[in-house]
Amino acid sequence: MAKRTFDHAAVEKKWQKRWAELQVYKTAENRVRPKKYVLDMFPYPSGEGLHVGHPKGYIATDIYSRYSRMKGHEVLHPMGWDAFGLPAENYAIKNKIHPRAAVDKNIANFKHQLAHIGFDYDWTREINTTDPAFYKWTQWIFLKLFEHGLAFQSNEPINWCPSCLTGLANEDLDGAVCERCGTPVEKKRLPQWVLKITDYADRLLKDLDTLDWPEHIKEAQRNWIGRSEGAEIDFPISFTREGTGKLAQITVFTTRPDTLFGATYLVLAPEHPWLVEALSRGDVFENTKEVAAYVAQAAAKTEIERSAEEKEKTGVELRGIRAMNPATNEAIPVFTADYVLGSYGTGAIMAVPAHDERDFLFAKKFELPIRYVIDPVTGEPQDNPKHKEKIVAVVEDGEGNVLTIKWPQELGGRLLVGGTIEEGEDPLTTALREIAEETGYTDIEPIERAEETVHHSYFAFSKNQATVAHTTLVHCRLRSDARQKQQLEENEAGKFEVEWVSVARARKEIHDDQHQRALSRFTGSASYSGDGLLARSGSFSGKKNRAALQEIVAMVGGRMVTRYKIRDWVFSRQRYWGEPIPIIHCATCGAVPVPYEDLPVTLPDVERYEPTGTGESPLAAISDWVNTTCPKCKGPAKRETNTMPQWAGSSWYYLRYMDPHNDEQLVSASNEKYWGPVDVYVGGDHAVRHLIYARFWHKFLYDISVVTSEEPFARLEFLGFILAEDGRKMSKRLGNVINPDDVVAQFGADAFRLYEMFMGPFSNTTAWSTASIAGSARFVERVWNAQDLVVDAPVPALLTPLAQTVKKVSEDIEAFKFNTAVSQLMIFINAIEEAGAIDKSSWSAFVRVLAPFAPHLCDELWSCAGEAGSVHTAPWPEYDSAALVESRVTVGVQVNGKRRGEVTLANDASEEEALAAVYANDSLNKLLSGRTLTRTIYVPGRILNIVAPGP
RNA sequence: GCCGAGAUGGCGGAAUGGUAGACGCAUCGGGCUUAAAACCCGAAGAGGGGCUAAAAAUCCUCGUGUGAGUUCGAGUCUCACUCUCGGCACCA
Repeated sequence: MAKRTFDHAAVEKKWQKRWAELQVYKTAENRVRPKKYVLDMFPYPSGEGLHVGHPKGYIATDIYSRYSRMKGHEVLHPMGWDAFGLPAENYAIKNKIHPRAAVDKNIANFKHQLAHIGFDYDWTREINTTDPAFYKWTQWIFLKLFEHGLAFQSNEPINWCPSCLTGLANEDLDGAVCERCGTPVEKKRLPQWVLKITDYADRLLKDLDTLDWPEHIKEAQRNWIGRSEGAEIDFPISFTREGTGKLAQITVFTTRPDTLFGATYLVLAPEHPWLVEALSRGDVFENTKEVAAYVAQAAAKTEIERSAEEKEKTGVELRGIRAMNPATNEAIPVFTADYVLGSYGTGAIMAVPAHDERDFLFAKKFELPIRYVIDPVTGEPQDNPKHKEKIVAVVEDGEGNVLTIKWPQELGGRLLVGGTIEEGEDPLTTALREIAEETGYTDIEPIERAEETVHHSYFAFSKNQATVAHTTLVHCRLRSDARQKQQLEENEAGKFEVEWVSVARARKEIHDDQHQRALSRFTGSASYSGDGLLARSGSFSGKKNRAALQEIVAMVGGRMVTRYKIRDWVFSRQRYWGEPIPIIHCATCGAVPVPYEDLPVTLPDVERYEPTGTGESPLAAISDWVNTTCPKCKGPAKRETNTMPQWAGSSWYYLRYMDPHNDEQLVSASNEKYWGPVDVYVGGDHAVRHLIYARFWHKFLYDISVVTSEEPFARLEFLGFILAEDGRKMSKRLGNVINPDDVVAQFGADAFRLYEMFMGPFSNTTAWSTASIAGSARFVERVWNAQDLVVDAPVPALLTPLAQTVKKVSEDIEAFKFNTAVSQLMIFINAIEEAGAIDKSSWSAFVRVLAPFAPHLCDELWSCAGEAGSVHTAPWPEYDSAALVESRVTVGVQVNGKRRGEVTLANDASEEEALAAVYANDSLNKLLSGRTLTRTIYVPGRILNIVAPGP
């Protein structure tokens, strides 16, 4: 039979034209059908154009939306452009054209590239964030935020990128460098517009639980919001030189108020307002100069410098003042140190070196007292335990080794020296005695005895006794290696070995957590951040630390508070290419919002749109735009010249697609009610920034009744990137970019689509493989040729495969498991070829389930089969669930859990029939002869396991 | 350091606790061809025994990052560990 070759270029052209003519993908508004809003994260139209990684998500939403349409949904599947922001502006500056022209050109290019792939977008709903008709509503939202007190002016220091010459939000940083250009950011005091996203922190966190999103994205958002519960506690301040009411106390934030009795000093961030105030008075401190110098030095450092100095703590004591620990009434010193951040909590901490690693390091360096107020509790809690007083001794040899005893595994493996304190014995004496008895060493010098006691619960199997050991940790040093010979010989003949091992090895090989604690207490980090029983804590001593936490706060008049890491959204950019912030500054009225009826405030043309670097936007130079009249008093006034960040438009664009041409409203109530929220949102990256900003704005719009759902994106599917064939990121610089235009020209749009979906799980990052795409092209050819096998008569062999295919493809599309859907379609074409024929109705069903993946091919096949209209508006096929299972099935046979053969049975065969078939099988029969069947496990259609001990 | 996700042939990957490696790529053998490409048919986890002129069928052992455990049966469940990727990180 002559093979026909699928002329993909001609077919693509034909159907793309026809779809447009017939308006196959026009979103209808009749609303009798259930809706499905399927959305891609809209692209930033860069000058580089699309590479093959970009369309992956678009193909997925295209398949999903085509499937939904065939399933009878009204589908909204739009596309648009996120075109404000630095990349477009920088591109324009570099190429010496206006950003507007650059954006228009890039959009045209993107659209042209997308058109080749055959997407079902309704282009009548296209949006563009730089279109004044669009950004009118971005400005409208800003005014609403302003009206509700959520947009305010601030003069706090912000992150400033000295290369991009603009202020940045916290979300725009990658660690402590500008996310765009990698330049370390500086702190700069600039008048800024800030959005109060922190007011929504709690809801942004809580409502994550309601979302059908990938766990890692929810987790990233939780990390970013960073909720922590703690307390604010006031520490009164006393002065040796001068004090005033304003400086009478310092409030700290701590998540561990339970350790208050162990707070031995306070630390203020160098930028703490109390400190600024005190310094301004000049004579509060005895060492004003020194303090001022430290503060100045900290202010000059970039974030990187401040944290890159790793671990090594710096700081200065504020001499001349003392704080009073409100729990102990002790006067304690106050420091300023840059390990405390001004922007978190209250900018001041109480330092508890015994129970906080950072405070410990600082206390060691400045020789401050360390007071242990929590006795660690370790081991498994026991019923009715017997109490014992014990010691655990860390013996060092001065060369980095510790003395250990290697017991048999069942007695705990490697341990330190330990033992029971005898009646009236001093723990140090016990330690020396036990060391001598167990290891033979006698010339041991005790160094330190830990102030705290470890309470360790365990079950002593040797004595069959539940036990709690109240253990004193002892630190000793080997003076000389003199040993009692006799003792040594006795023990080494016994059941354990005495060994000196390095601290690192001991840490690895000692598994008992009490002994671990002893080891780290004297050789590692001595601070203990775990839970236990309060000690040296007045009347709270002996209580569980967590249980007493609130009482301690109450006793000292503190407040339980919740704090968040997330910062308010710095919303001003000193750049040209963004939405003008619709505010007018009037000398008499202050910041006055532009009246709603005057929106949009359009971006004027400028001579130079390069950033000025002065902290002013290029707009400031256009005097006839800047100078205006105050809407309130009609006096002379100036426009705000900062623009909005790139993320403004994308924070609400998904709403505009629902009603893109509405001049009166951002979105009509009825359209929003019908289409919202987005059912499936697809994209990669942006785990925090875009998604948290959009959720914030959406919640605000919900609060002012513009939208009716609390969350914008009900379900999110994360897109895994496509790497270049060499496994690296695709980039122009590396010269490994693959252009979809070329792939489509060579293999066809349908093969391209199938390949991208078949590459692997949708959220996986996978390298492109030009060799592999040939497989998808072969599949397209085979489907094209299979139409020659269509016959009138039924083909029974295909009944089951067809039912399985319709079922699996439907379920897989809904679950975004496109790779296995494509695999099932391949299995079916294999079945057609094996059967050598396919009946008309099965063919029709197959063409329809393949249509979302290969829309051009399938519309051509559809019309070749004599069907009217487009396959994409045909109903999705049903399947016969009775046909899902083959009538005869192959069942694996296991003997004692190991696969030994298989038998073919009717799908509803009984266990007896199955066993009979096993005995009818020669080799299985032989294997089982002489054995007694003790048990059989039969899972019909799956497995028959025969438990039969050997002969 | 804390949190999250993951680890399966040469490669991408499949597998409601039930025949591991579906489907595809690459590979090898054969066909078609003057030849090559394309296309078609077939083989294939690793190792071994075995049969043989040489193979095949058949048989055994091992095999889903490592080690234990639960189970008639574990890629899948539990515990411990290693590594990879991602998020946060001096956040008190």
